[in-house]
Amino acid sequence: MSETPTNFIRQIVEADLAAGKNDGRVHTRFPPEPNGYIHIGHAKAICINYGIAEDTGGKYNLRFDDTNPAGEDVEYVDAIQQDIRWLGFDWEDRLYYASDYFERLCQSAEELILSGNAFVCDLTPEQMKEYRGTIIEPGRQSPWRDRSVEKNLDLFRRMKAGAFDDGSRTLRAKIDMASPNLNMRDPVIYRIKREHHHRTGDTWCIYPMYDFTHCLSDAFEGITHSLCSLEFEDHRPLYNWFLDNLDVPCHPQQIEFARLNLSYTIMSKRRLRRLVEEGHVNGWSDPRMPTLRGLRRRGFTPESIREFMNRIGVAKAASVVDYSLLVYCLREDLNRRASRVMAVLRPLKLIIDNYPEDQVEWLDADNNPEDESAGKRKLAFGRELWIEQGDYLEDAPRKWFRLTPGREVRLKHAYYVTCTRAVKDADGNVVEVHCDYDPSTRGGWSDDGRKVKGTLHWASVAHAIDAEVRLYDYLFREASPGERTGDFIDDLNPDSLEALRGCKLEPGLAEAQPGDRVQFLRLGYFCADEDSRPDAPVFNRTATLRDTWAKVAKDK
RNA sequence: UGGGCUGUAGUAUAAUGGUAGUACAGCGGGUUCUGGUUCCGUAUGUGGGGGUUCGACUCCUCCCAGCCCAACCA
Repeated sequence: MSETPTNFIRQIVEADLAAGKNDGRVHTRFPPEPNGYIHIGHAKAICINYGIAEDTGGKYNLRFDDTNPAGEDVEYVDAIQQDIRWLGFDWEDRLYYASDYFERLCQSAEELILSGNAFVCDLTPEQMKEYRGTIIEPGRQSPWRDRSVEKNLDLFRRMKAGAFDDGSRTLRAKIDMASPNLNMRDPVIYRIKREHHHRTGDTWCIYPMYDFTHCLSDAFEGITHSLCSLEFEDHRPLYNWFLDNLDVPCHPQQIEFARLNLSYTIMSKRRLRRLVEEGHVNGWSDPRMPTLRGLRRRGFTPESIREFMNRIGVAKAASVVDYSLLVYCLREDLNRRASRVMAVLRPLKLIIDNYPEDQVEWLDADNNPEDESAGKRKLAFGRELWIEQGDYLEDAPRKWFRLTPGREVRLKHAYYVTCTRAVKDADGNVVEVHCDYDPSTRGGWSDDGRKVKGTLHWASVAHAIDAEVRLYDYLFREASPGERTGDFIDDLNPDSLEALRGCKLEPGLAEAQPGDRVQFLRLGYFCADEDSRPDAPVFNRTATLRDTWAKVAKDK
């Protein structure tokens, strides 16, 4: 992986370090809410927060921001940890939950009441909305804003004790109802909500709000730099207000960056949920999903994702990154690491007429031309082979390198063969191709300097195993899903998944374990799926190889 | 309409008053037992107008465009 380039946040952190701020400490955190699976957008936040700490000798925490039990679940708590570990980060023993701070947060709330900076408000949600004002008009003060400290304290304690109905009262900060920043218009600190919490059970009937919880949690943990996405910029004054008005161990600095957008991809939890619930994909780990689980199952490596994050940089301008860069990072990684194997996805029988009927030869094949240490393997070769349907064409264009009557090509690792004729069925479909081979080209090489432009992959009919191969393409056919009609569902790519059965694989692939990644020669990078079994292998196409021929053919 | 933020090749970013650079994508070519990899070459950019300065992507000013904010969500 390349070294992480600098960016404006790193420069701030480095300047703080140079100035001796925070006693020379760097301590960051990633604060997911456990109400869904994390996706590649979260991966950016993780890489930024954790990467900076790693590179400056600092520490990083994982903290679940579990202040709203509705929708939260231990299932997500576990899944998120798995996914972050898979990405390659280790928060050691620094796993925290905002819910662990509930008691402490309550004390901070009382501190705010005591200093006259918070009050219990009896406004209903509808009234509160009315009082809040709008973007262009100031809000009005709550009629309950001037209750005495004693009354507020009493009311708040009774809120906590369960004396009031859900939603009937809130604890609010006393700031400024006329502020142009809506977040500062006496924001709610605590709400009454009788909801079972995945960690605290039914202990609490009041839960703290994000703005109050987050800054304090950061302070409790000694966070130095609290890095979050742009939409929290407007919250920063409030973040600072709480820390300035409370007795806290430290005052972390919040810095915001632009979140990741990827072309041909949606990133919002709400929209991803809809894909799952409406059955457009097969769950959160569908290989077409941008979730970390989806990308993992698709065959992406954590290294390629981290490299991608290094390359896209960090800035404050809202941006959309080309999906092709992600694929580039994947290919760069797998080109180096993946073993080459041969698989025929759409088989067409090739018969070598001048090859001895029952002869089998075992030929040498190198596993990875990019990596000598990957070694070699033996491949069975015979008279009848499977080749790719797309590698034969009767009326070939001028630059066609593959099989067509009269043309000589190389069978990878094997022999030169010259196409003699094709057999068609009643409908005119090619069902069988015949050829002659040149025995002197064993191994796929000729001493006479003869040139063949095309090299085909193949599988021995007598030895190949059958497999299912799932070809994945963009989930959306538009770079910005939903831009045309307003509904991203309209831009779903109907061909995002094509499942091929009866694909012919070289026999060694029967032993592939789920998660194993290989390159199917000339076709792309593939990954054994979790559905794969030794007697019924299943492979997912992670990405195709770059294909300049496909581009030429398409341009014509 | 109020506030906050952001505008550098197609895309993402660097240059922090001193030669506008890098990567992906594109295009052209060499090498190659993968039309892969690799190598070489190439086009394209500071949102606009004023100003300060010997010199402006950078500082000032006006304009334009885009994003975010009116949950008892995070």
